[in-house]
Amino acid sequence: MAVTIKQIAEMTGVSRGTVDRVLNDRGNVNPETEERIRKVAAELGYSPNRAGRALAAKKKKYRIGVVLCSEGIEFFDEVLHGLAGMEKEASDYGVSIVVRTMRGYSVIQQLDIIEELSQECNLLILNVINDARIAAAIDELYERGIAVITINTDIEGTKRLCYVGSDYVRSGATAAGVLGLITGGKGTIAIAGGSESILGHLKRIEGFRDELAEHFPEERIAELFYTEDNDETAQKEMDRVLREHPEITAVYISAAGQIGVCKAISESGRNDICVVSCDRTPSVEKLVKEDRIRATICQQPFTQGKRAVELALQYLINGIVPEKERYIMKNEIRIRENIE
Amino acid sequence: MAVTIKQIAEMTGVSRGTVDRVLNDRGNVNPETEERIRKVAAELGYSPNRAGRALAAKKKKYRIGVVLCSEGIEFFDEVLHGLAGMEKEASDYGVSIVVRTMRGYSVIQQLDIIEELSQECNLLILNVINDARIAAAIDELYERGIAVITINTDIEGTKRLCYVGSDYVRSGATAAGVLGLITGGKGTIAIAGGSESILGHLKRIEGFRDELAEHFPEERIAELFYTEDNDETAQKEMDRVLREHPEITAVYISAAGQIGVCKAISESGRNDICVVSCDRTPSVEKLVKEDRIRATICQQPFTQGKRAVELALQYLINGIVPEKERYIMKNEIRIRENIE
DNA sequence: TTGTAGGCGTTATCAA
DNA sequence: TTGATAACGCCTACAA
Repeated sequence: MAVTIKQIAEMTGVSRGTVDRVLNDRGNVNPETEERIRKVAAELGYSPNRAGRALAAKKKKYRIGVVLCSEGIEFFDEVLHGLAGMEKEASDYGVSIVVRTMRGYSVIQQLDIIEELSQECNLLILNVINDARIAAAIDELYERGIAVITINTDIEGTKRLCYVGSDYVRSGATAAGVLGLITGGKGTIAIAGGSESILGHLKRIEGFRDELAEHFPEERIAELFYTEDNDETAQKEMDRVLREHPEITAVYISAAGQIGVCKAISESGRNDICVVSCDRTPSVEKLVKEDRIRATICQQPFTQGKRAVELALQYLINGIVPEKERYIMKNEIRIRENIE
Repeated sequence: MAVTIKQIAEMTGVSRGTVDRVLNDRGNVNPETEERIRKVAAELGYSPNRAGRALAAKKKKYRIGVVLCSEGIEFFDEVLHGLAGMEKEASDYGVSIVVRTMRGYSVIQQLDIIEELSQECNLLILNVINDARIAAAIDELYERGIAVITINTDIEGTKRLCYVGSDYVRSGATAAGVLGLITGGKGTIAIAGGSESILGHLKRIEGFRDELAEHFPEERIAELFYTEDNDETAQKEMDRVLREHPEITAVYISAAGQIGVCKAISESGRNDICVVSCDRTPSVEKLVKEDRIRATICQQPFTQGKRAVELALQYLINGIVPEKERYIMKNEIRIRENIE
């Protein structure tokens, strides 16, 4: 049976209040008493009971604000489910969650939303746009005592509590590994990137290239084009590339536009082309089941949402700063047989 | 802000005790009062506060017993970590966990341990041996009011609360999918099974065969042999098979014995052979990094341990019977790039 | 510097 | 059939 503050108080002959002051560094305790209490607590391996803390914390009424650049992007549905699934638990702790979504990547708009939410929130979970102004905003929030957790995208070097999301370089490397295995190390590849202005997309491509260079030297990248995360552009570009490079045997889609790419490939009749993509949206799942995408590399979107809130609650309720600076998701490989 | 029993009591003009009696079906309440309370609770969307429950539950002192056939099997280390990680949370709920491990699959021994633990436990988490006597024991525990959750292995048709573990058929199918992709649908395969007497091993092979038959008709299975989960046998048998079937291009290892199989392959100089295995132990991780195993199919052992305890706590503390009868883990595909 | 007391939400016990 | 009350472990305001 775990030790409680009450027990420690009895054993050291002081009141619960004094033990609380020592264990939570609230000061105003006689050094000798303090030492005695610390010793006993350490010996008995005291660790606060979460339920008790949760209950006591309810009086505080904290609020978490979430900002996602998610509108029109299927991928984020799972992140939102992860967040929603934590709402009951948060509410049990007296913490409410408010989610604000935006479409596209307007820095000005994101700054506005952040400013607005910061008025009523104690902690923000931000799907940040990679821009110096946003970085500055994070540091300013820190000064104002509002903690920030970045989710899905990160800006390193800021005073955020931590980052929860994918390691994009590793995602690209995993895609390279899968593609290398399927093509037997000898393929001619087209890369369908997302947008040149999105850091994660670039990192995936970097990871993909480096892994190929290191482990599959005979793979050749014939072309890199951008889908702008949209299926029409994807289809048009893929069509062009297939014409200009009939020697292509594989395609790596490192962002959205999967449907467009696959359509162009079917229409060209090149069903032997090996396609590897990212993420698992309902449409990608369909393409995998139809064998038009051989494998897709996922980044646990549900867990991203869930974990971010868990860390936020720990911080708000128990004052526990996250152990790690980066909480990195698994890169899950899904093929027809395990996509469910 | 979520509604509490206290608020409902005030609104309906009764005491908290009465509301509690209604909401938890304890009887002894005037039908009219009951209806009024139920109506208000439903309207306000009452849902009990977990922290409050946890605290109140502490007086009960429940105990969970765990039995694992894990000795000498590296795979279970992760399951044990998953269990251990829940100990603090369980203790916060006043629940203690006692783990008993055994070596091998003696039904008699397992029955003894079950009997012993059942004296002091309210719920058992069992890594069951597939035997009618064990099935009978589960049903008997049910009669005695001791709930059972099966973990990693299951006996269907018994009165267990639920099963937490892998879908072995699906695991085999996923291995077939990976192997089919790597060998381009044309390979000559040897299957290194574990033991003929372990149901999961047989199911993996069944899933593997069926998936090959359905999606990779040109793959051929040249031989099936058993490693008895031990590396010497594995090496000797693999060596024999390589001699008798020089045409082999791929091996599926569906249980333990990975080191033995890989050693035989290296010594034969056949480094072109594509090996796919199951699970990720430190030794398998090493083999994957050395490119001697191309891919390995994992079953979230850590999560198995964790989830089983979570479900047990829900049942003991909140009386919540698991929603599903089977909690099936993901079949994770790990290759050099994402094995970590 | 220290102790006391009340409350967070739920449950259990005892009294009415 | 009901209500009052005391726990569970923690935190905090206030009193000493």
